[in-house]
Amino acid sequence: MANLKQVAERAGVSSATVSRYLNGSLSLPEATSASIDAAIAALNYRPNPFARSLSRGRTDLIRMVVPDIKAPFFSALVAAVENAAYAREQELAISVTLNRPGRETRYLDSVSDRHVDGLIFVTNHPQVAPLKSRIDAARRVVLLDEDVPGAVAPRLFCDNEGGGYLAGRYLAERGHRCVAVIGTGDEMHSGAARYGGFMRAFDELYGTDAQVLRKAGAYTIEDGRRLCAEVLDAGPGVTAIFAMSDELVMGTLDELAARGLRVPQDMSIIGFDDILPLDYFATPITAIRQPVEELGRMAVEILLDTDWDDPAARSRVEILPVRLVERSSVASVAPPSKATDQQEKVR
Amino acid sequence: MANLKQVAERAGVSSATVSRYLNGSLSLPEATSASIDAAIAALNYRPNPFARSLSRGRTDLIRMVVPDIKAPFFSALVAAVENAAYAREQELAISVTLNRPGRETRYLDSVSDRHVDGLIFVTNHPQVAPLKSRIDAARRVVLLDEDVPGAVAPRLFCDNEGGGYLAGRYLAERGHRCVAVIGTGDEMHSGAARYGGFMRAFDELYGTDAQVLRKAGAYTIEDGRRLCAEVLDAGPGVTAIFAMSDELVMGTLDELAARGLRVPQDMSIIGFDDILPLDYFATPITAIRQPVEELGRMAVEILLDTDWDDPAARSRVEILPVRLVERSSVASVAPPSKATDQQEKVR
DNA sequence: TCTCGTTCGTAAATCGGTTTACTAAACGGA
DNA sequence: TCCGTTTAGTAAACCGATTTACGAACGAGA
Repeated sequence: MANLKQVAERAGVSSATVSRYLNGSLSLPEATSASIDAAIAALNYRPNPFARSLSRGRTDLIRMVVPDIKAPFFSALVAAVENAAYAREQELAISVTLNRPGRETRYLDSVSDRHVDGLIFVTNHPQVAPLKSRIDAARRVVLLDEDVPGAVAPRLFCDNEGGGYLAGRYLAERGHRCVAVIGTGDEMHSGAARYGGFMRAFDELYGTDAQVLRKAGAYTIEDGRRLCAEVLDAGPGVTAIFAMSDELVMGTLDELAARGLRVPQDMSIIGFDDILPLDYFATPITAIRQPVEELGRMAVEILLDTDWDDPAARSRVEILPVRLVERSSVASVAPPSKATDQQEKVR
Repeated sequence: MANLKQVAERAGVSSATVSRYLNGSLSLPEATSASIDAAIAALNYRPNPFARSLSRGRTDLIRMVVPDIKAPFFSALVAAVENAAYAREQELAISVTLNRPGRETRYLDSVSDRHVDGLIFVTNHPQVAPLKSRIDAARRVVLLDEDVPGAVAPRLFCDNEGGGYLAGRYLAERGHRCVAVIGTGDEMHSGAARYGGFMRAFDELYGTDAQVLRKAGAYTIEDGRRLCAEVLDAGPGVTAIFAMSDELVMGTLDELAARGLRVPQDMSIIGFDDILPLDYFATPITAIRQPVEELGRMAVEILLDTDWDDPAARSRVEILPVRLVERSSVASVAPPSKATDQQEKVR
């Protein structure tokens, strides 16, 4: 493989000339540039990216850190980021943490290393102390999808609160008054916001005249089963479940099926994420759709275009809208005798 | 950020000493090594990976090229490769081609660039001429999941032929004699092998006394719909469809649903890949399961452990077994009047 | 003819490591 | 005491670019 010097020799100029010509910091007469081009073509020259990174101090490599890549939401997010990174001519390194704290900090340090120009950081477990300070130290970190409280970094989320609200409103409007919410607890930004939005909707429609059972766990299929079981075991009143992720929806479906309960006749379900082909499920599942493509694109934009010396820019928070995709997993329940109460309240 | 020289100064030795100590090519007395360790800790030194790559001529970076990352099979494959790469302390760059030939060659060239140490190359479209020569030129390329005919590179596939055979056998044993196979045509290694295996099973059981309709397209949902429609439009006899990928299964389900046909009462289905949660589908889908985890692990192993100067090693072909996961999308059909024929044949 | 300003281009330092070849000092044995 | 062998370490070249600061040649205007 040819290097700059060989190209320069063949073209009869110095390597500095070739370098500057290639980088546009020098304009050359036709004859010279032609001979350089010819030499490059003849030797099939391509610059060594490591030498280039070394001298420029930039790598054109960004890293995306995700808890898992098989999970549909994350794989969609990775795809979106890859796409955006490609468009910006950035190399993308993917790193999976499986939520092991050691891996997260290790990857955060790779920014301080100058190993990568920046990080798109996605986590989905409650934060422990060291993370915040590592993020602060790394600079050039964009927090995507989930928050790390206290860290100084731009953030990009979907409208979790609004999504929760849409879900709550949708259930409440269809007469569900005794419902369950399964997802993460308040230790997670997303869980807190989705629950908060959900409750806002219920409060609006029913005030205190409703029952919302909340069960908290992780965004996994297993916890979907477990939390759904807890809900069912808690008593017979619940008519609908808001499951905060695709995985939780799957787990919930498992548990319902195991007990012979039908969706939506025996139990209504509304989900969140909507990456899986919920259309194809036994009962197509109504869910809040995350704007994955936009999240990915915007994360890359923020990473590359933020002025990292500007404190305001570094604490920017961006919220992207979600929408409800209606399918057929939510039934309307006959309004209970107290329905008039509700109407009075609305007035 | 500190560099080697600063560490060396603080430790009172030369930078060569520190470098060699760190790389184990020099053993030092306790006192010296302690002072180096102290300097490293004090300055929070971490080697610059680009300088290191530049001088060593290795990058410890491998690239995985996939057509798409959202598709369930590929995202599972990427996850498996990431996992294996992490275990081998290799950085992983993910590149998505969307089957654009320009991107594929570009990434292949990144091996010749010394940009990455090697490539795990996954494609899923019929090959055009330039690819083979680029692969040959790149060396250090592992072909995963799909073949590029003629290229000199180690290959790693699942047992497509065996999987096709399992599917064919399963349908045939349940009395299906008039079936359809939808997938890629013979221009793709996987499509040819799966179809071949399928036909082998049918030939074994039925000889010429069966009808297999083959429709070819890409591994996409849309083509699943289209090919299924073609099958249905071709006439009423078909009782089962072998769909060669998760996407084709989805498309098939779409088309069947659109026509009000039930699975498996009106049409049996058997799939391939089995990455999607087929358990959760309206009718849980029986499918051939690909050994994704093993494929990923082994691809990394081959990439890193192959002796690239050994022609035999470079033309190695590895086939991993598949298995059939039985669910409930295949019905048994009442043996037609000619069932005796079959028995005669078997004898 | 003598500046002055372009145009065209180069030498050399630098980025931060690795590695080869070599040496100074200490040590051990005769 | 002298020589050979370890031990402990270093100087310097090198990987392949970028970039700063500078200079030669040339044409134009006075």
